[in-house]
Amino acid sequence: MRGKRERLLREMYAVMHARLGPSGWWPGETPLEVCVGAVLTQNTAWTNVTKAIQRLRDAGVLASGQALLSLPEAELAELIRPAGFFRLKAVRLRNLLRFLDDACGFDFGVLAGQELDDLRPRLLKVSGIGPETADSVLLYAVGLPTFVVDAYTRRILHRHAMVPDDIPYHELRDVFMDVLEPDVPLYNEFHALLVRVAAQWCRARAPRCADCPLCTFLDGGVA
DNA sequence: GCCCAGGTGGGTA
DNA sequence: TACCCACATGGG
Repeated sequence: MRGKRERLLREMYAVMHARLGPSGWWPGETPLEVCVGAVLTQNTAWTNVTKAIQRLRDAGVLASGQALLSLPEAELAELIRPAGFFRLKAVRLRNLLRFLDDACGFDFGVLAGQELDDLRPRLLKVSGIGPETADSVLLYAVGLPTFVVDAYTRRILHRHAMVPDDIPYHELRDVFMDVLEPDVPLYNEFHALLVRVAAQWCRARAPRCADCPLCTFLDGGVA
């Protein structure tokens, strides 16, 4: 069973990679930007997040964690308004920034030297940082091998009857991590490919994934 | 106009 | 535990 699932996941990866090519994906210019994006994208379309990040960049506050943290909460909220839930996200982002300041003074290399199983629970204790945001920070900003699960991951696997729709986050994460070796570039690229497939074919309002490489491979055509 | 988007935490029974 | 709800903007 484990071997079967491992083979299927690796084949899905190969199919997506063959069709789409490498993503070279990194959702931010710097680790700090990755952290900002991870909070801002909570239940929000990425296009709105990019507007908010650009406003932060234009304001010069993305230059350093300290610069961002020194910004009053109300001003931060106003800058990130296009991302939606802006008052809430201002609080959550500042919670994350304070954690990073305390934990490493925004030196992400320090965090990279820590154990995933030690750092992840500490991150999850930060108010407003749930499992997806934590894993995004850990994989994409810190570079530790944790698999990022998001709505796209769930939708794609559910559409192909690989998991139930309401599978809990940690179980879906285990689907990948139980069979794939801890490998940051692999986890990075796998998630990036799933996002690209979801964005192009597996939209919520497009249940029929004609021409989707995964549907073609998994279901022999349209799902 | 209406529905949806890469979550999370708090409240109620 | 198991729901239900608030949080908000912008694009299709």
